[in-house]
Amino acid sequence: MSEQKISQAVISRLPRYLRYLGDLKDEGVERISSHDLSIRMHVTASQIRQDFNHFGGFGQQGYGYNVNYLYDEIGKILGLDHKHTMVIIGAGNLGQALANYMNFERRGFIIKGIFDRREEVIGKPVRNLEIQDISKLESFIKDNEIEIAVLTLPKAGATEVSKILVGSGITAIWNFAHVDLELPDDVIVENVHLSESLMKLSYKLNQQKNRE
Amino acid sequence: MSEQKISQAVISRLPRYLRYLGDLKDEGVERISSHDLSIRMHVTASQIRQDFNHFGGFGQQGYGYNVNYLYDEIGKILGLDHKHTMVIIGAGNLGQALANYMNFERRGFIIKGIFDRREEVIGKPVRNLEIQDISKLESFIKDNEIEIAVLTLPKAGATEVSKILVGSGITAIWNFAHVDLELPDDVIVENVHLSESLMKLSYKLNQQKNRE
DNA sequence: TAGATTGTTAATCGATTAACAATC
DNA sequence: TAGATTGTTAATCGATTAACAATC
Repeated sequence: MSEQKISQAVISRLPRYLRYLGDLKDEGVERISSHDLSIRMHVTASQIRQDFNHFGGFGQQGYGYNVNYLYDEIGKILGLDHKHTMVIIGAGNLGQALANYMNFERRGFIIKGIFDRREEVIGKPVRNLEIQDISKLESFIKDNEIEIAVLTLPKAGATEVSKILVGSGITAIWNFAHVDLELPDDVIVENVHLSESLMKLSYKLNQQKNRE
Repeated sequence: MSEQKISQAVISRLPRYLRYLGDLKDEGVERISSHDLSIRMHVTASQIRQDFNHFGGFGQQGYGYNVNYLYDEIGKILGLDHKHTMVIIGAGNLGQALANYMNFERRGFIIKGIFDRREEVIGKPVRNLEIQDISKLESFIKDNEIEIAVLTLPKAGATEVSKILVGSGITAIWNFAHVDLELPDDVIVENVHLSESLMKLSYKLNQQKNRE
């Protein structure tokens, strides 16, 4: 379906399209033109059509796009038509917050285990799971065919654990630790650096102050 | 200092530069050339020099960049030389996780209050604070000169609260709710859409599967 | 002074926008 | 058929990379 390399910029926009299409579905809207969608989303209609055409035409001339169909197709592109297995590594506040976040489950991201190295939290219940000792991580990943590891632990720990993960054949890492992991090319990484996001906010704050 | 409009792409890279410079400081490195930094960071030396030159030259021909000086300057650009006051709105798992995250405090982002609408959590302690009733939010922001509101509550609540925030003269919103807030131009927003990040991960996962 | 490396201009590349023919 | 709107090509814009003169 997707032959040529699709740019990061396009991919980054897909989840947002999906969200707006979900809203349209909820409103009972059956069809939408790129023009009307562009007004809602504050982007150009041209960009919308270009983006969708990277994956083959989803629309119909003179009609526009069928909301349900387009929603499903974008979902498929994003791999949301499959279930994905995850483990959370680092059962601190953030790890537990993610474990308890229901919406991931609803999208097919199933949390199969939660791990920590700190003895005092091992055995503690989190949602329907029990925090496990990190020493069991490697075999757990293999036995349960875990695809995604979520790293919610401090910098140093993250680097260390990432080596174990690679050894146990993990496919992807969702990294919340404030470090760039050095991994083999076939391991997928997606970083969420919260402090970088906050610094961007701070930059804009500073800009505004200087303007005054 | 920064006259012309600086592109979003450049700004997004600044926190990462800061991080690497911090690491260099910790290693006791005094000076670094754009070339050596480019190798560490896996970017081009050209880009590094271009980026820094948006803010005026920080380097010296034949020498490179002084690590400490550059670190401080980028910190200033990002507004990290000032303290910033924050409130967290939504005392769920994520809100509490952020409240407990010490590193923000260390960077000068001070959490002054945490709010929720749910009666059963009001009064509960979080770190050194007590969860307050959201009805007190507006006066609290005004009385304590709060700059940043962190939104860690569900979609619907976020939209509603954002109106209160605008009314109370908030400067910036760090939005974790999965919705695009419609705000006046002078209110700064920085979004963290975790589910979009996870979908990007999922996309890459899907790509790899299709390749096999 | 010679060598190194920046600051900056010019060239290239890629992404966005505009335009319009194709077609429902 | 006429009108609407896509799919797609072409034009523009902006960001990245390369090159090199300036200078420490």
